[in-house]
Amino acid sequence: MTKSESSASSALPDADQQAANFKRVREAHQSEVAEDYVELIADLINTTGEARAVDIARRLGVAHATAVKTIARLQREGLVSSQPYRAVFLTEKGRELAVHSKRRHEIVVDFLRAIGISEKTAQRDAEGIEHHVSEETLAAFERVIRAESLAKKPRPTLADSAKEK
Amino acid sequence: MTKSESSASSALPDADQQAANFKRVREAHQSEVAEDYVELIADLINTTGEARAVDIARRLGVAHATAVKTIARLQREGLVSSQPYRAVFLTEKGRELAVHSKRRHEIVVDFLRAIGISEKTAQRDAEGIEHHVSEETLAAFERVIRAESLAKKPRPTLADSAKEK
DNA sequence: TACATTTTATAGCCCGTGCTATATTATTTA
DNA sequence: TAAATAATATAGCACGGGCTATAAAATGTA
Repeated sequence: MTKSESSASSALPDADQQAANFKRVREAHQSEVAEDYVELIADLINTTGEARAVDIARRLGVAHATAVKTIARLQREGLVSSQPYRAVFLTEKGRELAVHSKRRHEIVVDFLRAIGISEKTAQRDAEGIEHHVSEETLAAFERVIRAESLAKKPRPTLADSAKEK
Repeated sequence: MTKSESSASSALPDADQQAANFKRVREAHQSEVAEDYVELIADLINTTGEARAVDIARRLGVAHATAVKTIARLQREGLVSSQPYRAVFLTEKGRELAVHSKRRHEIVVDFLRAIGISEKTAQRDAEGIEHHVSEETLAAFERVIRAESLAKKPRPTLADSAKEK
């Protein structure tokens, strides 16, 4: 153990542990953009038939050039395939990531709704939260969703006490 | 309404709304680093008496140079004050941000514990989640925490059904 | 006091993600 | 088919936040 550890009187968690947590978040952020893109691309393909750069840019709220550049990176990483002046497609890898991302997203939204969050806020917060939920927490979210939907009629429970502001 | 909107058969949310949500997350990320720093700096000052660049770097898991550079930015933004070769201090603004960040962090951790997440995972996930919870969601989290702590002895409820895997 | 060690700072690099402005290619329409 | 419009690509710039390597100051110790 180094000196920086021995000093803390209390409160502070283990330094290596803490560093690892911060690192995890930083790395997660790396894949956030990728997840947002493939999820959106999948949605666009499903609803409109194809994912064009313009629409991607519009829905992400960035300039075309930015979207195009990022799409190029995603292609480098094997998540997406696209030819010049044509729409964007997902590779098998990209499709898998999209499915997982979408699942997470929906669980988080459902969960937030279940604890009484308004639709709008649920959508907003989920967008940021979804990338940082572990499988363990995701499973807990699902249990809460189940428990709330079961308890809906029978008798007042957590969701209700949460709803009454 | 533009053409990109008229086509969607269903599923896709309003484009502007979605763009706004993504933008919010991107901007949030801007302040994440700042929040992490001031929160950590406050903790270091409280427990060890001062916040030195080395310790900040160690606990964040980054190189010294990176920490120093970021500290310089925080100083530019008026969150921190530091003189060459001396420890780092929080400005009033920085202290406020630290307090708020710490509060959020703790609510998130308590909340995750309340729904049955292990200590380790609670710490991990909170680190990523805390920056993305709105006041509305934070309030709901607090209600859940309260509800769970009250229901602890009386009779089995959500927390228990969540714990039994 | 002088030397060694620690801490801090700086320089220079890379990458990712923004942006605007300017081609270039497709597509639509006259 | 030719011209106008829309979509895409590319170039060039900025910034944040990583990194390593190197220099300078502060601190501890022989």
